[in-house]
Amino acid sequence: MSHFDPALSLSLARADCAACPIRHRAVCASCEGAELERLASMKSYRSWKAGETIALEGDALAHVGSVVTGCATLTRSLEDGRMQMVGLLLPSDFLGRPGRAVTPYEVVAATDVTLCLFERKPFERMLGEVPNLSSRLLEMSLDELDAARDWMLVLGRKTAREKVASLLANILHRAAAADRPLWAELPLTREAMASYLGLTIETVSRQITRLRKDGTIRLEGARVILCDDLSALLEAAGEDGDGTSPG
Amino acid sequence: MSHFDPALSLSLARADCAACPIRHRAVCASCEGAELERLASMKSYRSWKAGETIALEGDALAHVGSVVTGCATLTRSLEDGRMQMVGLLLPSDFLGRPGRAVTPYEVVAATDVTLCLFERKPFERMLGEVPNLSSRLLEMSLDELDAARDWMLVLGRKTAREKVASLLANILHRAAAADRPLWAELPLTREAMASYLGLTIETVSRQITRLRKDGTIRLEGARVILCDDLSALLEAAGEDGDGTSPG
DNA sequence: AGGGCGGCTTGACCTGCATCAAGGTGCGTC
DNA sequence: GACGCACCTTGATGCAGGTCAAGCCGCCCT
Repeated sequence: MSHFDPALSLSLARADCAACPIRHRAVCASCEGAELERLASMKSYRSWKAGETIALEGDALAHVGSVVTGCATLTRSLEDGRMQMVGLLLPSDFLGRPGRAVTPYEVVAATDVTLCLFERKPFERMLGEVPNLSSRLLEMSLDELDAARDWMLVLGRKTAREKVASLLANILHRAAAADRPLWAELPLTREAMASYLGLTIETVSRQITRLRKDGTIRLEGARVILCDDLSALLEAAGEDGDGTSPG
Repeated sequence: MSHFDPALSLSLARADCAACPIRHRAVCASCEGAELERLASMKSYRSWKAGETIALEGDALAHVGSVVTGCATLTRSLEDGRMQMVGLLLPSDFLGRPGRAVTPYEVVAATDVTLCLFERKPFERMLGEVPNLSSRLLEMSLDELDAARDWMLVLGRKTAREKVASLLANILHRAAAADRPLWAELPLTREAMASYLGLTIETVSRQITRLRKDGTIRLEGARVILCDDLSALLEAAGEDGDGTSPG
């Protein structure tokens, strides 16, 4: 499993920000002392209920920030209403675009969600003054870019079964850490999963049923999944489940 | 057409680097005087023939740089051989990952290609010393991220016809600037197009034929496309071709 | 308890694209 | 000129996943 990397679009949650109570990586990890305090004094928190829209495509963006609790989604859409989720934000993921005035995605709270926000303008000013901050954000952006490109492989080349298995494996990977058996409460509705996977809700439902009947996963209600054998799930996802990386 | 943005993965070619003979945006636009000279002294050039591999997935990366002439592709693949192109590099696009030791993609020359390269280590050192440089790279990474996410919408939700039309529109957009009628020589084989679009080579061929029979595009040989009516092509691509953006 | 509703599942059918197969075109080479 | 080869096109067929439709489950509300 060495080269299996969570492909969710914003899988930035590394455990390298222990000092910060809100795990605000972008900020915490790059500042010290007075700078950290100055940034901390700029923070504010805001919450949304599940289903609420945080920003529409094209909205002006006055803030940047990161997810403290909950789950939010980034979605792009075509004129005729077809939608594609392009990012999934989990706690510690960064949201916003230093240097950009508008968001090109719709941002929606998938569950109840709390964000830690900074006003964009002063944050951008700090970007120029604190060298570590922008290189930190650069690193995060490269992570996001890798994840987005991994997801392009999923969208372009995997079957419905593999897509669903990939998503479930990712969610388990991020949510479950080291529990045996692995389990997670799905933060997404079937509709949101379909939107992420480039499928329809019916196909997602059928593939989950099939994985359950196969014994690859178990369900408790519709929103809790358990997995006794991650390598079987990874194999269903089209990854090698055994830890060997071919050349 | 106001919100139609080229969705090719690395569409960073803005005309804001006029001063630099090689249009090396990431560097030119962020440095002045002595710094520019210092960076310039680190440059080297290297060329590859069409079809040659520039780097394999997992290769160590000793350089970063950008495309001077030609066209290169970034590809990810599954164990069973399925491949997905995740980025297309055209002149002025940046290649490489400051702070990263390996490339997660296979990089291949689609046409003969010349890169302008910097050794990664000294480049990274400069990143810390020249504040504008990392914020510049951050901006470029955010552009790439937007483009990758736009492409996720194409991969996940568009039909084969729309995918092909989207790709052709993008290539015309980048190659043709203001010519009427728009025309471009395709830098990609049908196979590479299929790889980018998540389709098979046969489907790409059929859809190009169909667009030609429709009168949406014209061909000269297999590799030169002409388009008299861009809005018709955009409509075939599932974009609105008339310049109005619905709320 | 009953009704309404959002979210999920299942079934029947259809279609768009993949697959398999054959043949065409242009170009370099002997 | 004709052979070989890479690239492209076209046709026939099959199937994965989309579409349409019906119904179930859990939950809130009164």
